[in-house]
Amino acid sequence: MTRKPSKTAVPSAIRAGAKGPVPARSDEVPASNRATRAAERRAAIVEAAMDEFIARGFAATRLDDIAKRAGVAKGTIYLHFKDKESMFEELVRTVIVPVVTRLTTLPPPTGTVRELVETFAGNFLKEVIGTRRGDLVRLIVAEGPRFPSVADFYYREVVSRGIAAMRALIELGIARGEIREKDLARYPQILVAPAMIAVIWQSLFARHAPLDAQEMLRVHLDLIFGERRTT
Amino acid sequence: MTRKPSKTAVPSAIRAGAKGPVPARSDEVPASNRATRAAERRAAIVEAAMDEFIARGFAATRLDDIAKRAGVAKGTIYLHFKDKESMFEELVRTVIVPVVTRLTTLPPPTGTVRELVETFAGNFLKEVIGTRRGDLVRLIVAEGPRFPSVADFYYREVVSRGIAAMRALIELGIARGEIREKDLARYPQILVAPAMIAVIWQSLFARHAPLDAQEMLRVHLDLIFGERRTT
DNA sequence: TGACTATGACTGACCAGTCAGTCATATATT
DNA sequence: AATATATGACTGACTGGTCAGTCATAGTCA
Repeated sequence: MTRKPSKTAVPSAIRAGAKGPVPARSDEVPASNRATRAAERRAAIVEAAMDEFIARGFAATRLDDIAKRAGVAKGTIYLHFKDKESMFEELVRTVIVPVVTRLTTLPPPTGTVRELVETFAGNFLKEVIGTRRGDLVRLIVAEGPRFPSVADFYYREVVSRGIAAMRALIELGIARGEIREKDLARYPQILVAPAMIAVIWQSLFARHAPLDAQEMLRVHLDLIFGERRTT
Repeated sequence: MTRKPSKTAVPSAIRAGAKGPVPARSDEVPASNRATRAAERRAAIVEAAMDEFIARGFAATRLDDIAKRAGVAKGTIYLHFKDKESMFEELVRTVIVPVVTRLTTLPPPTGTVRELVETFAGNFLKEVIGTRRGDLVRLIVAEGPRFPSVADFYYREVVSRGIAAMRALIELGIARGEIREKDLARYPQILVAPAMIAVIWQSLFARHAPLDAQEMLRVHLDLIFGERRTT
């Protein structure tokens, strides 16, 4: 059957002579070729989807809103993603991977263990705490139970690696005599716990009581490495 | 006594909070009087709603399912709650309050500060970590941003009180010389961070890697109070 | 009996996912 | 180079299903 144009009014799509075919997008970039345009669109969708999912959660997010925000028609989303669920899953992967890569790109192993940990904490502070990526972490905590594949992915790619890296640092610290508490190596979670709390705090309670995450992390490191003799 | 039907149910006769040990054995009952029956129904709805909300999140939870699980008709829910949102909000209050009350009922201030903190941690471990209440905390983290009133309530009734209580303990510990890190009093979050992480871990990653929360908390306290032989 | 409480069929809004049709761009032909 | 044809990215009206909230009716207790 033909897509009957509509019984009344002129078919919107046939505005003869209309020039701007896609006026929605804010930045009018005349993408060179198709492949590039497609990649840009996909990126725009991911971007928009992240904002919407963070703001409303998975179930309450409307694909219409994502499409609108991305400056794309709803159908276009389905050219890039199978459905809402797999869009969410791919989104998490797409956003998380680069962050992990960047954070695990350790600096040259020079200096004390404390300095290594401080560098890591500094990066985490800058890249995650209080940023949209931090909100994404909160989102994963929120939706994880309903998306086993996301939880699995997150555990495998982020948590287990992070724990292993922290454990290695702790063991190095113990070996060098910088850390006294030997059992800490059994629970690297303790090392990162305040950082995670900071992420959640910024999302939920920043408006009630601002938290100086940097200073809190410093105090925590003092607790683990012993008071610091300032720089 | 005139039961004010008003628009929203009055949270008065809600003694049957969680597991009512009082009601006679078995179930299905002698339903003495109307007020009692009403309270029981309300409790059943709250119970069912908590399970559903924890399992599916706010938006994805169907009132039909809550009604079915609670053994009542959907319309009955509306005799007790104005709508889905206020049901969620009241649910959080109803469930959280008793827990906070129980946890803040401190033991006699005898013994060391470490013992006080250990008692608190032990209660928290038993009452929250790995239980449905822990899942509720995760749920609040998840839905908080979309329910400012819930986040406000939680901050006011739980977080700020908990932080204040922890700060008092830390200051006492510092005064008595049990805690060396003086700056800790500025960030009581550090004291509870591992406990919160344990809550989240049990919800999300217990399947991948079981976590001995009790032992982790012990190590953390060793870190704060200094080594100490355990039982 | 009369007031109060419970029920569940029903309604209307809402939304994920579809697909016939369009048109800018790429490729083939002259 | 200019023109013709092919491709597939893109659109958005539409469908089918879902679900929060309602209310006429039935049931229960005092």
